[in-house]
Amino acid sequence: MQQPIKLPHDGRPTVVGCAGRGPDAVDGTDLVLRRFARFVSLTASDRRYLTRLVEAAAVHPPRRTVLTEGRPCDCLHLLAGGWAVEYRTLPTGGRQVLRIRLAGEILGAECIAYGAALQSVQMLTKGVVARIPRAEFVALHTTHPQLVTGLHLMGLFERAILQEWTISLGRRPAWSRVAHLLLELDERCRVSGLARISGTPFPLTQQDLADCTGLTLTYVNRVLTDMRRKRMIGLRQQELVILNRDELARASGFQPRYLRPTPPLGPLSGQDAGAAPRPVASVL
Amino acid sequence: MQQPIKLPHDGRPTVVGCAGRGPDAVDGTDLVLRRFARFVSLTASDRRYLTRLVEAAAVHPPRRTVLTEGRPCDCLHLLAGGWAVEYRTLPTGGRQVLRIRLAGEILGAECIAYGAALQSVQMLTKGVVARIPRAEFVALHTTHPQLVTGLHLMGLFERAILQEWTISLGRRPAWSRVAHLLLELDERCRVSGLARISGTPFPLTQQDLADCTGLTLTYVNRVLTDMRRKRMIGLRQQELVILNRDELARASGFQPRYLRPTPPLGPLSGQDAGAAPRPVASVL
DNA sequence: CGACGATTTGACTACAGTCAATGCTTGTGG
DNA sequence: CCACAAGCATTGACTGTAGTCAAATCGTCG
Repeated sequence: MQQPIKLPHDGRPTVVGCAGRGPDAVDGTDLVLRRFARFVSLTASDRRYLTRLVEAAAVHPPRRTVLTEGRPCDCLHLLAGGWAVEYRTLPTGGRQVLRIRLAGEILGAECIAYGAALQSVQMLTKGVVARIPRAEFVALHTTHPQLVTGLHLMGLFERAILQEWTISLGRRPAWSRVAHLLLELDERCRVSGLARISGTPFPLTQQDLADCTGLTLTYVNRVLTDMRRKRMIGLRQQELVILNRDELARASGFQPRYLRPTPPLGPLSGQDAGAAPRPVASVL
Repeated sequence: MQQPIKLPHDGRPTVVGCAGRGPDAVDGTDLVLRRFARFVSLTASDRRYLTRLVEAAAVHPPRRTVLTEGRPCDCLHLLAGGWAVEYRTLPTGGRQVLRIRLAGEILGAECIAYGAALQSVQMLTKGVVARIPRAEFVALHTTHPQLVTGLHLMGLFERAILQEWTISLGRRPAWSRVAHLLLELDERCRVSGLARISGTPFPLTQQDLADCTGLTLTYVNRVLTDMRRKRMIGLRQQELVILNRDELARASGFQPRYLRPTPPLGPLSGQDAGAAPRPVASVL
């Protein structure tokens, strides 16, 4: 029931070029632009840059490993389409997923500060990944300062999500952890425009969920079964439906505040410094 | 055995002015400059700015709450001296510490993206906190771009630490969690120049440790007792000594890589963009 | 000295893990 | 078109790590 397309779990990108434009593929460029626009207002030049970037991106099949922990890496990676997970493998064999990545997000951002990936990145679905070499990133500071500011703010946003996971793992019981994660993913998909009327796409297996929540596959299954029996969620095939949002939120302490950076995030860099009254970020 | 100075747990800063210069206080300015210099090379102007900032900082007593989760906040806070914790309180009464803050680090960085604090910040020791209003932060993009880049890279660094905590909470057993945390704090203190010959300052109570590791006070005590009996650590009063680093690291999977961003972090902003061969960051 | 906070210890409990077997989908190849 | 293989999901029985509750002790400060 997991991956519709079965392909070898690793190797080089299969296609390079104008990517992610299959019949049912969401337009990667659009998702990327929208995400940046949530944090900063983009100039026409910024949009052009991002568009070209995505056009040169590579397509990866499901379960493909995009980055490997510890391996030197001098690039930023931009996920232009599809879902991915960032995770760390432990010597004991366990695996801790650190975040779920949606289209428009940066993969392995820490490469800029460490020159290497601190964790691995794996595609959950077929997806599109663009690369920004470090030198190009450095150049962006002068050529597209707004994009750099956007990356900075996106970093703060993602840290808030990671932080919420930390709280879950540290102080919430199993049922709440799962509920919290489901609500978070649902909310993020809605905000990103990935949700459909029928529900939210959900390409994670129960093992993936276990690796996110620090639980075991067995126990995640018991929790999900319980949630279904209580008519809290519908989760079948690759789609999630939240049936009783209020009760799930109450029981898990979910407060979507951290998923909503204050909308009017004005330009933070360049000439707007100082007195400007923080214009609302245009949503394209 | 906790705090040498007993003071009310909240209220306004007691002193404002040239702060943190008590007989046994480490020079706050120096710590701040050294931390930034780990990530970017500072200009004389950058150093002057930071120096002035710290001179105008406020002194807080131990256990003072500096920031409160959910409360609107339009400032960056720079911890110029002392120790602090960032944490979240749960409806169930529990508390999850998200990070330990050492001198030179930013408190509540997410305020820039959210306009409010997502978690509380409390002093562990007496300490010095400077404030950078949002407008001033925006201005920094033009006046001191290197400092902004420094903040960006420090953000990536801190995310790596948070990530490591997440891994601990999700997939490491109690003993390893505690060991990993102790090694991390020891390492960070060494790198920051806070460690003494006799050992590392350690102002956390066992309850604090429990709130960091997602354990209970009782269990943390059992783990610490066990570590002492096995001659792995010495932990008394306010000082930690690692007696068997290798064994602790092996058992907890501690790899200090994430605490060591690649040293030659050249200027990332401004005119250096592109081909420059990444000069080594001068350590002042 | 007395009080408060921090630490230590013990007895008992329970949430989640482990191990193992079975059932269900889905896609592929005969 | 059907059967089989592979991966994923489900269920049960038992275990163990860490939590809970409670009391005693220690240390420091006032």
